[in-house]
Amino acid sequence: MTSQAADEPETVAASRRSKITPEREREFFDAVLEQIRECGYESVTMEGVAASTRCSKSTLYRQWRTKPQFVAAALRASRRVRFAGIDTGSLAEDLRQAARAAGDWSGKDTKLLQALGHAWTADKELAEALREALVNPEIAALQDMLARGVARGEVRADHPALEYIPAMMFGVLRIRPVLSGQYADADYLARFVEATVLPALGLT
Amino acid sequence: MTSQAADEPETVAASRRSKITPEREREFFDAVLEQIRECGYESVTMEGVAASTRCSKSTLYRQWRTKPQFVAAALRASRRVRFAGIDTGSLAEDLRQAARAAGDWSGKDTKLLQALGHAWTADKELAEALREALVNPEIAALQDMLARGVARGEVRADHPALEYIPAMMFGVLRIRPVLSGQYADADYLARFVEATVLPALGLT
DNA sequence: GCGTATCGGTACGAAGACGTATCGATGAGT
DNA sequence: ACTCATCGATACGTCTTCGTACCGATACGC
Repeated sequence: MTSQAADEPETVAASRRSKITPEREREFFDAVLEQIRECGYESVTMEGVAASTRCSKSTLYRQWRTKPQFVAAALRASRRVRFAGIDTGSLAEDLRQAARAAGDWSGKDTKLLQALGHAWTADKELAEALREALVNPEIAALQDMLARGVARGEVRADHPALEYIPAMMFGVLRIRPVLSGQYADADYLARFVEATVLPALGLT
Repeated sequence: MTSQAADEPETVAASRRSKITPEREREFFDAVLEQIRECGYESVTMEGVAASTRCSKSTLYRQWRTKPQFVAAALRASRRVRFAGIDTGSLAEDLRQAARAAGDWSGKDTKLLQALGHAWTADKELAEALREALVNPEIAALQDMLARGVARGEVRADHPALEYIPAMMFGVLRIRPVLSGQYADADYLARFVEATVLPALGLT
């Protein structure tokens, strides 16, 4: 989405004339994100990533200049939209399915966001990568979901709760480990949607 | 709580025969918490705290053995209950006031929680101190507030939304910076309560 | 097939932080 | 008034990490 080599035939996400295949690159990215989840951003070392992927530190530094740039690249590459494809024709049912979908990956993403800790507030590139990869796509998908409900007349367009639904959904994901020491699973999120989100929207 | 000199007359929170007054101790604690908020837990150094408080590194290490223990002590000492004292006789009004109260300190506490990042999930003592200082008291006060509302008959005791109110309130505090890049202020929280919390509780 | 650039491995330098030790000065308790 | 523990300052050792440099080997492009 950011920069595209217009006339390269195959996937060139990596760099210029690198021998690193996209699969290999994904190994690097998966490794660093996993180590961030386990040890926190600050404690992750390039040596550690190199060791766990059996590559050389030189290779990592050749491809990505610094650790923040490397992590930002890994974040961007991990972009996926979990809420995509949910469209049952009913807003309430969409939200229920979204809750279940979110519950399935909440552990990994919440842990990642938590483990990035202070780093993403200090490093502009990390912050941008984070929003681009984990935040904006989900928000957009969720808002599409809500917009469809509005279009179908299930909720009035000026319903005051509409703008807070993303904050409710993602907020509870993020706060659950703090409050009760465990990640929000699909069941918890489903009950949460049933007990608060739907009533707030007047969907009973 | 851990070890107590049973027959010391005055405030002995610090240690045995230290020359550090409680006011001086609070300077240390304020300094380290502020540096955590600004730089993140990992980047805070004992040297930095010593320099900013014009004390010696030796003093810090004499009083608190290690950096995690020092930070945990600072967290515990910062324990305050912001929701205490809110009791208007109406649950809806209590929640509105709680929202405004929370908005006033949300920046500092949210930043602190964010800046502690992965550390508090890794260090059991930090986690305990954090819950003891910032989480449990607020949760308890909020639940008291809800319990009073139930006792007054404003909400049924088995209302399904009841158990999620703390998660809603604190979740939105914690997620706002991620979603929109700014901390939740009093106005935002007030609108949030009006638009989602009260309707979810059936308080219109 | 050949040249060349990248790969993996490792050694290296610089920087910073933790935690300890030493040392003179100062202030509290008797 | 005296003693002595603690204070502030600073130097030190150790460890870790970032990021670079070098080195032979290997695999891709022509």
